[in-house]
Amino acid sequence: MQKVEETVRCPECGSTHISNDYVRAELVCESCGLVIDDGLIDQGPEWRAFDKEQREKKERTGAPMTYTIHDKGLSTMVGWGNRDSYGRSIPTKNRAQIYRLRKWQRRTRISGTIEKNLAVALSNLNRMSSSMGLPRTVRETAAMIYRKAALKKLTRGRTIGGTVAAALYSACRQCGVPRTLGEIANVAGLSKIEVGRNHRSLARKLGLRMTPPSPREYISRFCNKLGVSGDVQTKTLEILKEATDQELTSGRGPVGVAAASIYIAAILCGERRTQFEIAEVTGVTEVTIRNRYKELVRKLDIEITL
DNA sequence: AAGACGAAAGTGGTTGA
DNA sequence: TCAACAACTTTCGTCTT
Repeated sequence: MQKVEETVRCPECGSTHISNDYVRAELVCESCGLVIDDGLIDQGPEWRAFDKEQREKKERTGAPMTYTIHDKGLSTMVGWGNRDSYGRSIPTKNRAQIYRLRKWQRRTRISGTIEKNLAVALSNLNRMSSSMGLPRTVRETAAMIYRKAALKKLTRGRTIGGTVAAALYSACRQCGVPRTLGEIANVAGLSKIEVGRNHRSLARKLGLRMTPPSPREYISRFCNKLGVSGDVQTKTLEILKEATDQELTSGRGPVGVAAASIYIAAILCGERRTQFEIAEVTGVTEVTIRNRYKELVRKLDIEITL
């Protein structure tokens, strides 16, 4: 977390104490807890230069290398006009040479099945992640995972979309901004089960280290979607802390626990949401919310009046 | 009438013999 | 490899506010 420019004001309380959580792609007001911009797109690398010398140093790095273009954005393009870089037309005797260059470019740039596969996959990945407003770090991670999978030929016999979805799901978790299977499935046009299957097999074959996501990581996003105040968010985290301490969360689906905690916190703060509303946002059923929240209320001795 | 409740049956995944 | 098992979902009838 770091402070951003003083010009940003919370639309809710007018406070200028805004923190920018780059990792979760959210702007958070420290006074009232309002999440200002859930879909914040990444700020890119920190490339500000403070004097001429630094600028020269940094500019020499050229365009950023990225994993989200199938050739990592490093290839040189041979232009199509019959002009050189100064705008002069190229003499006829050199045209043949230029033509040969282009031909080889066509042949080498997208060559082999892996490259073709990657090209499709990465455009897919970009589409999905931008429609979910995911920060660049996540995209890059996902692209890297997919690249590894493709190199190990793990994409054979699977649909590209499925593997991309799995890579994206894994990347979100690795970057500490977990999305639910349902959310990924939604943008990928697949079922939760398919995404889950693909992800498991990918994780196993690539040996990805996966720690189960903590319910905490979902809270700010869900609260934001539900339009509840920062108080609720704070309260939810308290409940979660208690619950974790008493081992009420292990073996339970983290999303369900998160959902139930929010349900309780919202009631305690007088900002009641129905089980249905929470179920919609979190993607678990009302029944699960009920089971979890009954459990929490009982074990944590919380008084609830509906 | 909306929301909460809980029983019952079904799903896909994990575990351990 | 298979059966038992836990967590979660779906469905649906009932109770509460």
